[in-house]
Amino acid sequence: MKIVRKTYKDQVVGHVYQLLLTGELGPGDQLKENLLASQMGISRAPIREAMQELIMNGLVDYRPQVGNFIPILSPKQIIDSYTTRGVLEGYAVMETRNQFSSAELETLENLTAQMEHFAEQLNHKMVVEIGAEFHDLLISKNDNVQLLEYTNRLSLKLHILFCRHWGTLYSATEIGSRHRAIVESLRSQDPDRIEKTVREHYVETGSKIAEL
Amino acid sequence: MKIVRKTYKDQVVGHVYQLLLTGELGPGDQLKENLLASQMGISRAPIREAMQELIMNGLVDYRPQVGNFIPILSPKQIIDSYTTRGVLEGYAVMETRNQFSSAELETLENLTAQMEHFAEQLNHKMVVEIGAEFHDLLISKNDNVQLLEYTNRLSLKLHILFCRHWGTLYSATEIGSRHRAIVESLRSQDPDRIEKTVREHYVETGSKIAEL
DNA sequence: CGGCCGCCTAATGTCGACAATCGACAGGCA
DNA sequence: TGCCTGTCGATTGTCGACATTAGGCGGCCG
Repeated sequence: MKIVRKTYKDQVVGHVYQLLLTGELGPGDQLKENLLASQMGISRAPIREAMQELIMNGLVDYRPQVGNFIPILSPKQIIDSYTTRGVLEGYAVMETRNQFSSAELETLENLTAQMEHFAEQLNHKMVVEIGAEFHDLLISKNDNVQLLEYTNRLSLKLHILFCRHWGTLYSATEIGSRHRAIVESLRSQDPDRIEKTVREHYVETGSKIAEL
Repeated sequence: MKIVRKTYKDQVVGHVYQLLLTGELGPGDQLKENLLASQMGISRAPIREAMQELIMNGLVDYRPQVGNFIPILSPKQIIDSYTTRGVLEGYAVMETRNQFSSAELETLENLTAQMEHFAEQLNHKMVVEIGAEFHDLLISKNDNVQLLEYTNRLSLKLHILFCRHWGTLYSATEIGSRHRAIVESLRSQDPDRIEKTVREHYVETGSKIAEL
């Protein structure tokens, strides 16, 4: 087991992230340092340092001398974030297109089937979980640390957006065809097609969320 | 005139950035909070918050309970950073390819000529400055806030890398042809060619710096 | 003589208090 | 009545001190 150092700051980041996922904190809400500090039983210093990280990840909106707020994202900002993720992941997958074994391609198809399965049961939590696994495997071949850094950070932001609307986005068959399209593009080994498919995958979701 | 609030944290970020640019701080050096605080005549709190921002921008390497250090980037990490910038900017330019007026294309060629000019005079500071102007104009048409956010952050990191080696990278004619290739691809209006050209532009520079 | 163990120092991590600033509200003036 | 202005409360920005920990140094033991 990997030992990870958990400084208060990291715990605060995790705590706020959970608040965002569960919906206890919604767009427009203010994060008051005193309140968070007393709730967690610590002082404001680690809170403020955690804020810096959340701000840089786009999870919190900072207004000098006023406070930290949960961002109210405009439709365009939502699409922008998804598009950027698509650009990054599309390149990452395209670059490593010939490193996927047929077993791994089958795993991807397996995960797709599982997503369809859970979607039919309206088990959205599992759909999201398997979906994350799918995309993790997709980019697992790439070792561009800078690109992965940005991709992972965007994941957090998009994950929150997605969870705010899960269940209302895609039907089971749509989920299936959307992900199968990616696997098929991978099988084709056509770099341009792969990159375009992954991009479109994200832009489409971004647009859907944006128009809600 | 735009009034900008300058909190201590922001000033610290700027200060450290300057130290990095001037080379007063080099790879491997430790940033001691006490030292910085006393040098700037402030307490450690704003210093630590500034560190968070620098860490997230990849300008500082954080080791828990040990300290903050200027990163020693491996050749691969350097290439990764440049590649990522190329992917982002390549997409940004490609997407806005039909929004450039012929006057603006001429401006780009003008800037290219100026770069050649200053490069011949070994005026590297101006080459970098005009180069920044060139790329600013290139991505100025794009309004994807998320993509611009990441692009700008990477700029800081790459700028430092570039300034550590200026003068040893390209000859005047190379600078000219490298940038002219971008303008020509823009003129062609071929999306794939534009994106590929900009990508290659960055990957090439990354590789050059990496092998020094 | 070499390796292991415990102390010590110097750095980071955290705290509670004070200062500065913004936004809201109430009061006064035209 | 409507707008401007001064005050007030709440929240962020900053500070100096204390707690904690990593890594180096010296001594002890085999």
